[in-house]
Amino acid sequence: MRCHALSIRHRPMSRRRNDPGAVTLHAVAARAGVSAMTVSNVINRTGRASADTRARVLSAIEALGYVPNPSARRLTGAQVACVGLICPDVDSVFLERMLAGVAFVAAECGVQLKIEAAANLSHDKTYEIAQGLVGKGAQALLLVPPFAEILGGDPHVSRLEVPIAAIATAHALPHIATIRIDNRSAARAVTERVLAQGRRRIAVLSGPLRHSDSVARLEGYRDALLEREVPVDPALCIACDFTFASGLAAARHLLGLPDRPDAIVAGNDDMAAAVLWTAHQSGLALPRDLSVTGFDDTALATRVWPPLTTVRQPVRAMAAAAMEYLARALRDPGCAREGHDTVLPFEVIDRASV
Amino acid sequence: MRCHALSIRHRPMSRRRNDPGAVTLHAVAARAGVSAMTVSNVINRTGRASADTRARVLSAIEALGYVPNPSARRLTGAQVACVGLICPDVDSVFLERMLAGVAFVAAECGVQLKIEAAANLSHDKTYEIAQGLVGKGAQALLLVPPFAEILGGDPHVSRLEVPIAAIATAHALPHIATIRIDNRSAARAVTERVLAQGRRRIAVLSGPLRHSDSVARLEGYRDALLEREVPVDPALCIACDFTFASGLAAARHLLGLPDRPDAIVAGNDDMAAAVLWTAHQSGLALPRDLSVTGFDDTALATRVWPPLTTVRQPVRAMAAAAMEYLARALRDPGCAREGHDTVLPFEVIDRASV
DNA sequence: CTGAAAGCGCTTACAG
DNA sequence: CTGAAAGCGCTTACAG
Repeated sequence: MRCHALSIRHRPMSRRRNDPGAVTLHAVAARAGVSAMTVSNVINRTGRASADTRARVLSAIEALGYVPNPSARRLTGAQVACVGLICPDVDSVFLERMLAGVAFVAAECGVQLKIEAAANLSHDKTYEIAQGLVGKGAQALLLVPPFAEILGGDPHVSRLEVPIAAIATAHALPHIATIRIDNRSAARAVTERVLAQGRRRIAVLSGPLRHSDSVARLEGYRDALLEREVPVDPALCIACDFTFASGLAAARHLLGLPDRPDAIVAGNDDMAAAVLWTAHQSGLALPRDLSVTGFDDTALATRVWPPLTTVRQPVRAMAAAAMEYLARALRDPGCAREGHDTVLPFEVIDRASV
Repeated sequence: MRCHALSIRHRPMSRRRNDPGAVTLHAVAARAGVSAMTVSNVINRTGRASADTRARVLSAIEALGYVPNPSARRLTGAQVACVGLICPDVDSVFLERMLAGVAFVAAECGVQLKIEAAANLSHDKTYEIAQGLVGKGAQALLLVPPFAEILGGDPHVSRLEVPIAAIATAHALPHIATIRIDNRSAARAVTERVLAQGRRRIAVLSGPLRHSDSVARLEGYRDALLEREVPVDPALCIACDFTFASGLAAARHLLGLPDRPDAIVAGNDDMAAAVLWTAHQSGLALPRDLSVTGFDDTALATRVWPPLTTVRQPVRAMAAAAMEYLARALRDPGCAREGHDTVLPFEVIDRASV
């Protein structure tokens, strides 16, 4: 049974409707025999209507297939309209997945994203972009790596006067809500996998040490070794920069060592992939001669040989938590003032590279 | 000099403003000494105001940093509000990049995305999702592979009564606007690279042959060979399915052949990466003993060794063209009725794998 | 518990 | 060329 929401057509003809067939709040109200306001109350504030009214309204909504118009909701300020996203303009599989996750969540929440790509990663330029985003209507800001790191220490961010959330940071930050995994524990857990195979000469490829997540992962590696009373050999700890090329150079160096490592723990999948390539070129049999682990569980992990044991971050869940926080902070500015830090569980994905 | 848009504060106090500091059309009008309508006219329909008025309005906009409120615009139907996107729930680097591109473009145009992930790729399920999206307020639909293929032949799509655009299809489609590259020419161009190196036993790994883009790429490969009068050897044409695993199996087979190929043209980067792995395992020196090419220029292309010569599709530009078409079709339904097919230029990226 | 009314910020047919 | 006014579809202080 289709209902044509006739009532709405009796109102004075509009200039130009967006979607002439759309079911409105008024149609629902007419059908339920209540005022528009009551319908709105039923939808938005549970418990402000009698059970009977509530039921009638709900069934009218159902019958008509009513979906509230988000633009109208936003116009009244009842819904978050626009979240600004500063997005690094770099070639990273992990960040691309993160962007896709954020887009997905934003669509789900009905929030409009305003995205600004940044190639220059300086503090000043980043701050300027943030200001621009706010000036253009962003009511809140969502940061992905490395922007939380860049903006994190700066007390000025509170001058932006919008709530800010950051995904995948290394730790809590003063004026920014953080949603992350425990990088240190994750790195420790994945290093454990290698130790469990009996490996003892375990090298590590870290990201840039000015990134605190790189440092946290390095610490996790150390934790794992120390617990098993395996000494940490500085000659096996190489500072790279998260790129495939840097992993290639480090792997060549390590595998050329007279007493080469029997395992390499990489700070991300890109570098781990580079290690695998180098090992193949050296004619090593994997994982027999060398165990390799990654971090992030990007698409790369299953497109190398052998597939990578790695750590998966719950990207989508992080984006959802960030969006949720932002919505809350927008309703209740008090909640934005206190610190917020959410630590989500990671997952070690076991594959054949260990 | 900062202007506080005082005039706006004199109006009766609102219930709860979305952003109390926002500059409105009225503030601009007051400052320029004209009506709100005139400001709107200046912004939207060029040429409906005198040069003088125009200049005054523009300078007021500039001085106040006025940015129109998109929610209000959408509410009047003057701006596209919401585009539905059906997105395959698969692990594909290329599709992830495409999603990111679409998100980026949507943000730029200020359109709200409504995304639905689909794991089941049947026609009926896809149609159902499309219907659901429209029912939930999507005014137009954007299709990414393989949904255009799935929905393409179906005359029923016009019953959805919204304009539909599809990105990265193999060819034009009856009731759907298409934005794509010339897959056949692209495959031909990349095969040329291999021929130019003097290779003559050139194998090809195609995607599933029910996908018309796979077929188009296969034809391009043939075109290139035929032009150089190199016979097409059916034993060297392997039908795969775009996955790394399928590429692995095909490569093992081909490289185990008594008269193995001296080049392999793959239908996408994933399969090309699999070929590289297999070649390494077989102890071949690359590209000396074997040339390999990919398709799509995903992140994978630079995270393998040697880096892949491949074809880049202008993902972002395709998304932008699709969004533009959709906006136009929404304003002028007539334009949606006739066929639309936009072919954008591709680019062959030369790297070390050939 | 329920509703009439004002308002969010914009656009547009219609007059002047 | 310019403007007053109605309207888009919703929410919310305020009354009853």
